[in-house]
Amino acid sequence: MITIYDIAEKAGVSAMTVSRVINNTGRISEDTRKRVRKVMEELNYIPNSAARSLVSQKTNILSLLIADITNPFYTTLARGAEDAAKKAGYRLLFANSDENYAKEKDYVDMMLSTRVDGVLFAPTGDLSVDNLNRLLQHQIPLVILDREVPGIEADIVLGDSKEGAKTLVEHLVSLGHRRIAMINGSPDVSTARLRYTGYREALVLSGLPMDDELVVHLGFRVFHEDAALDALLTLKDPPTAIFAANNLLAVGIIQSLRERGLQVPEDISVACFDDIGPAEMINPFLTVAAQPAYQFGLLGMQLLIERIEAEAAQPPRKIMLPSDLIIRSSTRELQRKETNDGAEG
Amino acid sequence: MITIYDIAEKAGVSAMTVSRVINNTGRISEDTRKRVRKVMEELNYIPNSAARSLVSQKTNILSLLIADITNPFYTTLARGAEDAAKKAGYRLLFANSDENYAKEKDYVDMMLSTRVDGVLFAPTGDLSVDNLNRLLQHQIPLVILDREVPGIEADIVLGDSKEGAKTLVEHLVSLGHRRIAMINGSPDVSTARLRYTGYREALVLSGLPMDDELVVHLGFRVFHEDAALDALLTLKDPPTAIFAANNLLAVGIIQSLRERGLQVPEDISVACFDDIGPAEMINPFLTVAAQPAYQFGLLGMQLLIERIEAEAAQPPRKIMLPSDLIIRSSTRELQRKETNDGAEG
DNA sequence: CTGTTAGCGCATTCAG
DNA sequence: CTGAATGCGCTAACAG
Repeated sequence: MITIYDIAEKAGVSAMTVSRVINNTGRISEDTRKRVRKVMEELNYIPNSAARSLVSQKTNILSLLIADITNPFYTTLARGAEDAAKKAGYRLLFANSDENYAKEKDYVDMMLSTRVDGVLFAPTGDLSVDNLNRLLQHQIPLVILDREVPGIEADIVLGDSKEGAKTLVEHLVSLGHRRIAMINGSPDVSTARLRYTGYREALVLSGLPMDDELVVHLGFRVFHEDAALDALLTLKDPPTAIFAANNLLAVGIIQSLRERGLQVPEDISVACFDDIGPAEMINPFLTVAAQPAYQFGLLGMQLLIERIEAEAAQPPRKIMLPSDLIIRSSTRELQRKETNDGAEG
Repeated sequence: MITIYDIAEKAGVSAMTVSRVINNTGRISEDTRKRVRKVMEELNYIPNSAARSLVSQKTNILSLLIADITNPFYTTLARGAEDAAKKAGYRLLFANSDENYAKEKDYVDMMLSTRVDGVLFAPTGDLSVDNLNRLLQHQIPLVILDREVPGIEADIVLGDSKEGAKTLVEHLVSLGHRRIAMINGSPDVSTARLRYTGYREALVLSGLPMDDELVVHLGFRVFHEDAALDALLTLKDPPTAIFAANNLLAVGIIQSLRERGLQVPEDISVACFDDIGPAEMINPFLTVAAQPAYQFGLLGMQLLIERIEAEAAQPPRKIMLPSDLIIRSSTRELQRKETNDGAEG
């Protein structure tokens, strides 16, 4: 491996001079600077960042932990974070927890031993509190994304889950739906709780009754809980619309409905949070509350860098991003059924 | 920052003993081992990997460079790579070149200065040769993914682009299409060239003429070249089917067709390489040659790790993965047109 | 079983 | 404008 000493020797200067040329510090005569530069090129010198960070106590690496790399919401967010990091001259260490607490913990250990300068963290859920505290304990600058974690005080960028859910459910109500089911993520995730609250509020404001039978709590990953869906569909008074707490859930639900011979939206409407990626552009289908994923990453990274480079301590900041109701064809006006033996009175 | 010296002092041993406990090397009495472990926990010790790699000359970091983080092909590939890396105890540094040669170069510099133990590299195209040579020059173990780069000898995992394209075009021919256009990626990408070759072979084998007017070369990113599409559609004898060289191109093309009032597949059939992600599961639509993206990442990472850990030098290995023809509804049998003033005679 | 010495590659400090 | 000495945190090699 080529070191600054190799350069120094060949250029007839001291290692320190080479270091100064590399970092553009101190005053170096134009002549020696040129000479050193030339030797560096000849020898194909690459600075060793381990050695560098050992003395500088900085790595110039930031880490982004996302919860699901197969979810377009997070990959788009990742692009935003990457762009902001690159612009500020930081390297980005990606990590993917796969909505899995143990994996998340492993990655936190890695960030700690890598001594990253800061972390952009999309938590798995409330359980992430230990992992986050670990980071905080070691004074790693931290910005949280997407999901709030009770007990953690840090900068955060999140979507307005409650409002988004409310808008989506109100849309379903406006289409005439009265029996609206919600298939939610795990209750230990803040967005799941808030989306549930929004759902309830919309029902209350619309004068509709809450029926616990219509609410199912699962995870945020692709839906495989066919039993839950069966339970909903075999209710005495089954739902005519389903609100899914995120995009991947909606995809799984629609598939399962199809397998049961139910068409969306003819037989049942489906709406969800978050867009589903490029494919949506082919056959615009899913009615969604779309979140500005790229902005999540971009703004989060900006907050993080500001915090790292800030002189004085600042109180935690919170950015709340609105979501956009995009009405497509997975929801439609409820058709009055002619069967239903006149119970309607 | 807590160091092994802090631990050593508090536990009443030497730093070396602490190091031995951490790495499970040498023989340590069960008693002192326990004592050291306890102090480590109390002090919340985290090893400094910069210091560690400075002496060991290993970072335990592998890097994965993908060409487009918004393309489901690459994100699925990333999961495969991540799983294999984690299993072998390596950390993974993701990077995303965005199909951009300059960004790719920046990331290569970063990998070099980070002294990563190996690189999984999905090249931008033939231009990547300089970046790859840079890595090779510094003796970084390397596995290439998806796209071959002339002049580079290294392990590689790729799809069978020629066969995949051939199968796709033969499918179109079997549906009665005779005027089949190809919208291709840039000709300086090996997969684009091979898919073109497959396209030609299928036409020749089917006894159809090659018509250069039907072939357009663009980039692999989302399609914005409406002029190219217009040129195709205004030909005297326009295509009845389009073969797109990848998924994102197909999405853009279908959108553009829609804007022009053309329906897929009613007015024109479209088929492409690579699946389009979870959304496809909702409304199975695109007929594709699907590649086993997860396997690309998994096998590539396995090759890389084998090469890193191998004692002796091995000749470059090449894994070619077949693609799967999945017929969905974006292609359909050609309907005989009743117009066309009898020129067919 | 445990400790001492030395050095990985670099930048900070202090002298010139 | 340039150089020498020193230490960042850790482990390999050698002593004991």
